[in-house]
Amino acid sequence: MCSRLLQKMENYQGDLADILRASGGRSIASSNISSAEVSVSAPRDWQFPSNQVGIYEEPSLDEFGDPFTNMRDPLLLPDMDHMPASGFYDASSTDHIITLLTQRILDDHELSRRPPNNIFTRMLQISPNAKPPSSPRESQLLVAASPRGLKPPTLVTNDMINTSNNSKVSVIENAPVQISSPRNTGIKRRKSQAKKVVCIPAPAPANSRPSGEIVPSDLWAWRKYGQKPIKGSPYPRGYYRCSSSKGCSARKQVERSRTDPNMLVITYTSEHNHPWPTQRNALAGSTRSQPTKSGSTSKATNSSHAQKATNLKEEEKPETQTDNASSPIVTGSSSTGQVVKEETEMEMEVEGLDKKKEMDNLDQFNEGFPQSYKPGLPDSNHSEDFFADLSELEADPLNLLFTQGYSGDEERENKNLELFSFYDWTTNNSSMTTTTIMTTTTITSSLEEAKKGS
DNA sequence: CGATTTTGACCGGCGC
DNA sequence: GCGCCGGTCAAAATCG
Repeated sequence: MCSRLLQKMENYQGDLADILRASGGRSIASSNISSAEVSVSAPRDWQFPSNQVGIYEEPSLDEFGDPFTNMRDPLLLPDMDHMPASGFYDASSTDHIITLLTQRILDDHELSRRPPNNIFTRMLQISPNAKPPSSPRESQLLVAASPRGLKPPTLVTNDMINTSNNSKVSVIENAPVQISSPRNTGIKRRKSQAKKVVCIPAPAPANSRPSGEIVPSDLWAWRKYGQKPIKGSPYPRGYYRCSSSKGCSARKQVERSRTDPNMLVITYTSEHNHPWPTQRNALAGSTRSQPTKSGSTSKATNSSHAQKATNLKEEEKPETQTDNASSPIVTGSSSTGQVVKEETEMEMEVEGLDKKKEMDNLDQFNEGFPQSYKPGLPDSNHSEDFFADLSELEADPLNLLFTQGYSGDEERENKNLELFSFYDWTTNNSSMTTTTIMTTTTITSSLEEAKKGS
């Protein structure tokens, strides 16, 4: 698997090198936008969706075939030209992401005037198959640039989650996973296991409850089962498990970066043992509206945004109710009911896939993302729905997104967020190409490092 | 009623 | 061996 990836990336390296040469030092030289500026230009409450999403997938020793490959992620869409631009993308396949990203980079470079078509241009897959760095130097993997400008590469160290001070730097940590197991299983905790660390810009903590996070949707249905204060961090860590399937052992942890509250660090462990949920499944038991338990913890600190403050409760259950509602794909469809049906049909498709078929699809996917390949959730119809939804949203003044004038309606708010994402993505298009190139630099370097080590 | 979140307790890994 | 720390459990509360 590793060699396969490396070989794959090797094929790209020549082109990437050309790209890098072509871009010259411009990327770095033009990095005059600070994260503070970015913050100002974006809605205070919502700097997400991110322009950079860093993903680090720590290989497990024995299963590196990519433990997440088995379950194709709903957000891992081959139909990149129709990918919604908001939200968080849980890469389910290392190869997929690398391939997608690389291909995308190449495409964007060639068609530099063409807007990047999806969030993948902002998503980073960090040295997925590289062995864990044996030194801090080796662990300097990831670079992400400011969305509205380009920053010089920022080195990411092992402790980057805690030390990152650049709000627009995706943070990757290569630390042993502490995977917990039910007490009666006898399985050792903290055993090293495949994980993914995803870093995304997070809502400004000033307006967020310290105990929770607004986490972008990844389409999986998550149920929070714990929250712990983490030593050395002012922010607690939330523990979520997949609620789509009872036997699913997939878990994730959500916490803010200690030094950069604008960054959310999401760590995925274990893997889903089921197809990703359809909206219906994902919403099962999640009909509870956004928490209005304002009495307990959520306080409407801003009277003019009382509802918003109430919705801050969402931060505490980011991946369940909120998730699916905030998912660009699902949300865009949720109002129609028509798409729910489509998703159900697709669920059947996905469930019908056996392993072999999935692998075939994987290969097919890596070959060039044929339109016919619809990994379960969103197909072109969904994409149309998404854009149709955007059209719908056009009725909403754009400036709504850049003020704090969220409507009290949750769905509306989510749509606004999506639209913001779309807008953000669009307006930052020009810099994104370079950004991705910079990102690729790092990836390439990382792969070289990996090759040396292997 | 069934699903979620909350939160203190419990447990085990790990460092000293 | 001990204590710290992180991850999970599970009862209670909450919600639609």
